Amino acid sequence: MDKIYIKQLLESEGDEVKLTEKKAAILVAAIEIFAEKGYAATSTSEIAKQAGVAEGTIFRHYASKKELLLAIVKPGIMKLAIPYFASQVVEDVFGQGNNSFEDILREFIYNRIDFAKKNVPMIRIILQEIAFHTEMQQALKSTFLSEVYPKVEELIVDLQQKGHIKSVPIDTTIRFIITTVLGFILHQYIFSTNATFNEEVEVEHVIDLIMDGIQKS
Amino acid sequence: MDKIYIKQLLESEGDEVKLTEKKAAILVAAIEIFAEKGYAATSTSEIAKQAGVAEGTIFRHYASKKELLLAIVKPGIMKLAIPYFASQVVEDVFGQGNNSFEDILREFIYNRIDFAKKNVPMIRIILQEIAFHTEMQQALKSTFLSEVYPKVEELIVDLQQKGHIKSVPIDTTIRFIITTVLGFILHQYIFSTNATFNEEVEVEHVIDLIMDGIQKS
Amino acid sequence: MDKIYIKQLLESEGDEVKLTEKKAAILVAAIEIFAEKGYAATSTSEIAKQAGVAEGTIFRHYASKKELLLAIVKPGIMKLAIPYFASQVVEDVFGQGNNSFEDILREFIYNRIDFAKKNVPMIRIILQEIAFHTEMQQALKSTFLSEVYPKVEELIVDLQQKGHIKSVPIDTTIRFIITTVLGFILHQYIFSTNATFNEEVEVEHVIDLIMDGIQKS
Amino acid sequence: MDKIYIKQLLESEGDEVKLTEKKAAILVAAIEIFAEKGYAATSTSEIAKQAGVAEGTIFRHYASKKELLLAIVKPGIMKLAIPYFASQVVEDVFGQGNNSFEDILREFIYNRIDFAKKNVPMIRIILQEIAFHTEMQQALKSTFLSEVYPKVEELIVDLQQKGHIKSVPIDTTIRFIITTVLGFILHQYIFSTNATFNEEVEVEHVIDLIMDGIQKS
DNA sequence: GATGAATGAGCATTCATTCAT
DNA sequence: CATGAATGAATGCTCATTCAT
Repeated sequence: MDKIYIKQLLESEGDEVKLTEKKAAILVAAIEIFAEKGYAATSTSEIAKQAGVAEGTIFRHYASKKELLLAIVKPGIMKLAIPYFASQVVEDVFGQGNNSFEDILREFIYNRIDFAKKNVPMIRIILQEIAFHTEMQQALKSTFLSEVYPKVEELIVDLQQKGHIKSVPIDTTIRFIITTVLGFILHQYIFSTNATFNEEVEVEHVIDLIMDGIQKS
Repeated sequence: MDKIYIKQLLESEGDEVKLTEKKAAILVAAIEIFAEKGYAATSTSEIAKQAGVAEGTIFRHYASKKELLLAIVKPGIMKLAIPYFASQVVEDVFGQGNNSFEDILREFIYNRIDFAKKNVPMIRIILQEIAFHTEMQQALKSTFLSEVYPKVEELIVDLQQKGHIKSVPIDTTIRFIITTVLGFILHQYIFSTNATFNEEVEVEHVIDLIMDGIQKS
Repeated sequence: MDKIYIKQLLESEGDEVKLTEKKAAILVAAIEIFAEKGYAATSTSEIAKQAGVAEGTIFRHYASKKELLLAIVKPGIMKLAIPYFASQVVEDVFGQGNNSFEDILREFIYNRIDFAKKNVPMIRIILQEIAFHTEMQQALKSTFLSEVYPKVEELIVDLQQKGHIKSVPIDTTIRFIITTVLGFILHQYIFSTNATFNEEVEVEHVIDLIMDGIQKS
Repeated sequence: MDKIYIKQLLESEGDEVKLTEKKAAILVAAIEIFAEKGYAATSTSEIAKQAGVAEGTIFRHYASKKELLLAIVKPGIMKLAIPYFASQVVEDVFGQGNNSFEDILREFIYNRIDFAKKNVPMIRIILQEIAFHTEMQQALKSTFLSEVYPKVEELIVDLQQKGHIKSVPIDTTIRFIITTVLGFILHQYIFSTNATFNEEVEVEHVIDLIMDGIQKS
């Protein structure tokens, strides 16, 4: 099961990938252990053992332990920062009132829930390691600033001009939406273990809280 | 400056502390380096050098590297989870309408901002390490559940019964408030470096978004 | 250019050689890198890369890294120990007074200078590795003792009997001549890099010092 | 026995040394194995085992394997390049004819023989490693050029002006003397293993060859 | 209490060599 | 013939921890 998503990750690198069996095994093992113990506390021998390969094999495929981390994390950062639909759907909805913004928000939330469910360990790794690796920070920042922010900004400015939402500064609005959605998803899908909850109902609550928060009263 | 807060931290351990000079130096050094490089990537020799003590001295005061981490982080977790006012102020406000809830919220936010400003490195350490250390998770969870949650729950139930705020599930409401405040604080005080911003205005925006989000329309 | 001398080397192995292109490339690369970094500090992967072949290919042609060294060094040792002319010219000169010994010496020196100029890296390898490899030491020793020493001994004994040179022990005389010539050549052609010097004049000085040293006064 | 000379070496560092027992053991072991197998082919674990210490202990005393090599070799280079008497005796002999030059030469040879006998392994290491380590080359070069060359040059110029020795270029004369002495010593004391020979007689032959080589006929 | 030398297990990485293709 | 993925032992070095002083 994991292998499927691994392959997806790699496919996104060049859109057509032949994953060596061993390379995939290393990647799968590394993702699992990095997520569980953290990058610095994981030894390459542990990864090798779990992947069922010799330790030297890791370094045939990845020049260093750090490069292995980046191979996992870089495509993940892009997929994390760029909601799949962001580049496609948003344009369609312009000019259709705040009702359709709620629909965008709903689609966004479900899209991110879907992504989170499929990439729990990788998201954990990103959250845990991004503080220590400048490359990761820059990748996230630049991806977000070039791919995501401009479109969301455009949308929000449009909604504000039409008087549908409050004239709170754009960054504040965006941060409000993102932290609310992120808080929900991280809490519900990444960190919690138990959680028998009604997903649909909870999502509607989140949407409601956000929409009422930003709407003009 | 750092030293002052270090001493505060330790004082909170037993409310009367004699900090050996060396012990304090170790603590200060450890906090700084743990925050910067992460627990696993920090060596005790590095801490010793920065603290200006011999490596053996660390182990005279703390049985292991991990215990040093916990000595830093445990009092921090309590101070993080229990807003200073939680145990004191909340009671006063009961029965006074949603207007005063806004005041509680405001006080809560400023209190946490103040705490964040004074404890940036320690908060960083907690955020980065809590994923890997069960003790920390349990400490946070039990502190929150015993000290914070019941009081906040009581307050929110009260507000809901009076019809001031939506009948969204309590946990959802709490998570909404916390993630919004936390998102603001982490973004503004813990992670960002630049940030010339008008604190007062931004706080009012956050309050506004939250209040409108949870209020009955 | 290097390749030419490589081929010469190999030809001397069996006097008729078909050098595979790849085999020659490996040899050329190995000579260069061994000379520069030393045998032990050179990796087969480095040789393979520089030779433009796969790492496995090296081991198809040479059973081990050490055998590759010996393949380079053994023919070199013979060519180093046996001055080309030694087997041919010496006889011609017997019985003709010390004047002609000076000519033999001159020819010997120019012959070795020529050899040195063409085989700088290989000579370096021999000098650096002979201390560690018994096979090399024995090859040098037995080649010298069987091919060179007897003829030189014969010549010197003859000169001594004729009263042309001092009755210093033969080994001492030989060592004196060899170290003086070797010292000149190593210093001038193998180790030094700059060296704008008048070769002809310097050679005559060396000859002069040797001749006066050994001649009866 | 070895330990004595080790201590001498270190004493020369600061003229008063407290050699830790372990540090000396590491040094002794490293000298022996480096001399036997070469620096690159010697592992730190081997040194540790032979020295009877833990491998980590090596790195407590020497930051790296290379620094251990240099700790051995640097004082050795100075002692090798600067004959003890060079700085003291030479002046005394000026102006006393070529007879006394023979005495200087004799003293020089015995002094170097003495040094060679006591430092066989270290001299081996220097000879074997100097080709690969720029630091060593520079140390030898600068020591020789600043401490030895000027004095010898002065002496030879003086002898030439008095008409005692040939007007061969100074560098050629120096190289001739050094290679002859070095060839003798390396052959007799550093490389050969057997060698029952009459030292005194052999030395006089060497002196004779050199003196006759350089003297005006 | 404080030191810092000593430890030895463990680390990331390299290496010569093998072998299926 | 040639390849290059795979190996696993070995390497130089670091680490948390101990302990005699």
